[in-house]
Amino acid sequence: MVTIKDVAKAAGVSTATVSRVVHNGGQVGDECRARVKKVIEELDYRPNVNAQALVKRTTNTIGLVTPKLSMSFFGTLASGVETAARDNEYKLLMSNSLYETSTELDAINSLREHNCTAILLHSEYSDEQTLIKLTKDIPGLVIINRFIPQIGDRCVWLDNNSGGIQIGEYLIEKGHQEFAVVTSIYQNKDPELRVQGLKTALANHQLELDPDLVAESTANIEGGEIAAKALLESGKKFTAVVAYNDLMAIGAMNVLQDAGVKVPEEVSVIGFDNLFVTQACRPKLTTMSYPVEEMAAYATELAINLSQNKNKVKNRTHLFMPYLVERNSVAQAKVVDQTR
Amino acid sequence: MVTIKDVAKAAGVSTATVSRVVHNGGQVGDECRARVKKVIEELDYRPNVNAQALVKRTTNTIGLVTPKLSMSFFGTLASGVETAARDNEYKLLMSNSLYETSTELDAINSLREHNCTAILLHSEYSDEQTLIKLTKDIPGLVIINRFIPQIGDRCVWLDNNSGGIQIGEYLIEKGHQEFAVVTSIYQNKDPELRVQGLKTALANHQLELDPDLVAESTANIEGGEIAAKALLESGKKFTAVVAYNDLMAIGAMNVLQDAGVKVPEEVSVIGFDNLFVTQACRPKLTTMSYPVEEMAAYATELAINLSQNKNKVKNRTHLFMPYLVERNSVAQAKVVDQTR
DNA sequence: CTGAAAGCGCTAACAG
DNA sequence: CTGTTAGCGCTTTCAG
Repeated sequence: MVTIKDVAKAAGVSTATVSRVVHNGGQVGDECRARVKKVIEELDYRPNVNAQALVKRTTNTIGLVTPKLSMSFFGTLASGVETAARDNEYKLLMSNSLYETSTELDAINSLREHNCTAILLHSEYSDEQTLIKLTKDIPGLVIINRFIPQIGDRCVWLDNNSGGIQIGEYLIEKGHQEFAVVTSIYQNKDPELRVQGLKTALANHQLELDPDLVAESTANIEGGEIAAKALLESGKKFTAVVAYNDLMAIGAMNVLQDAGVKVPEEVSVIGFDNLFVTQACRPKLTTMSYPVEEMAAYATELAINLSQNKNKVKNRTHLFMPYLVERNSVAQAKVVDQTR
Repeated sequence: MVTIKDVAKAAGVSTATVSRVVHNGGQVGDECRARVKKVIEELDYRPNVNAQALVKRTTNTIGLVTPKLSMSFFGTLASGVETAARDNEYKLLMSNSLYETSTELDAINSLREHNCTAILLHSEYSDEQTLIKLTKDIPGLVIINRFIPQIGDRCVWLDNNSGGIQIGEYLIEKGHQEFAVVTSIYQNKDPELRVQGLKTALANHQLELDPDLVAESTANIEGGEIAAKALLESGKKFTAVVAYNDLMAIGAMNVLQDAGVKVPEEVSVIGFDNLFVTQACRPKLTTMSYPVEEMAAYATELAINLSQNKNKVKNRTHLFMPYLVERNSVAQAKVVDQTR
């Protein structure tokens, strides 16, 4: 391994000078700088990051703590972070938290041991107080996909309520009046926010959500199937089902189609997240897009700036909007008797 | 930040002693060790990893270089690596290579600057010579999902040929005799190996693959659609389509179903990889499972052992087998007139 | 069994 | 404009 000393010796200068030219910094004579640069090239010298970290007490490394990398959503998130990190000459250090508070905290500690000062955390289970305390301790910590008012300037999140409203408006515009909902319970607050948004949109059009047509289950394909079965068993009529997320929507479509109801001709289905699977199911799923990559990139730069103490604006929030992606699972509602 | 000195002072010992108890190493008096441990607890002392790396010239960090984390396959791979890494008290450092040789090499260099000595590389485009040279330079480098004979002991890979054979045998057993193939060109050697395996199986049963029923395109859903269209246009009859991977299989199913042919009743479709999407499409896809997580975990430990110079066995290869996962896209072939 | 001391590779005053 | 020097936090001989 070639060190700064080797370069210094070969170039006939001191290590300080080498350090200066490496960082394009300070005052170095042109002739001298050129010479050193040449030697660096020749020797293929690369500064030892650990040594730098030791003296600077920080690294060009961003840590990401996420429940499970193998889930499409988090993979995409991580990918966005990595890209933004690379653009800023940062590396990405990853930890799965497996949905556990303790693992989450361990991961963060471990990141800190690595002098990693910019950290992105997707936390669903840790309580707010824990997170608030954490942000106080770690200036470069950014919470992703969750909003905690007291530390609003450290949260990068999505307007789930708006997503719900957009879905409602869109479906109403398509002529739907009888809605069913397939939602989740055990998660964070996202499900209820989305349903709330939907209700708001309905209310704006003098429509209501029938409580019997709200089915809850787990936030995956099976959950969607279970919930949709409950919907069918209720015997009530509906022309559109709004799912908490894409996976539940797909489960719902399965059950509907297995029961012989045509999607979208008879019943429309709409998802949320715009995961890759929405392009693999039949029909392709109309959904609200969760701009994960964009949010990831934004959060990355925010965390980097915060960790370097150079973020300009203070006290501002970082809220992103979901947007509609039309595919084939929503159709115009059958015209119902409008003459009463 | 509490350092080893703080602990030493508080415990009334030297830093050397603290270091010894931290590593459970060497000879330290029981009483003394207990005292130091207590102080470590109280002060919540955590060794600075960068300082350790500096003196040890290595880190408990495994680097993973992968084309694109947002793709399901690589997310799962990364997740497997992270889990195995954590079990070994290693951290995971990630880089997307974006399918480019130069980015790939940059990533590896960057990893080395971080004193990261255990590295996992999924490389599709770099040529063999480059990789061979790399493995010579980096003892802890393991190539994943590719086999290069000269460095066979450094490759963790899948028997694609066997996968093809298994598919062939399975389909033949199901009564299929007329096969179509939807495969890819631009990738690595995997596609041709899988097709070769299929051909072998067919040959074992005095069957042949009609070259007109082999369609090539890109290895994604659209590619599968394009290729399947070509198949349909050939006008030739087939009862099973074997796809290079799950995505192409899904594309093929789309086209088939849009053309009014029932899957699997009229035509069976089989994929490869067992990605999550296989559970989201209709019908759910029968496929060969690529045991990525298992391979990732294995490769991780291999890389760690190699980097620590403590892998026991030499000159052995690390070959994994795919296995069949039955779902709903393959059916018994319609009985054809066997009486000639 | 424990401490002193050197040094890993680099940066950042401080001199000159 | 450039060199000297003192560490960053930790490990590891080498003495004792």
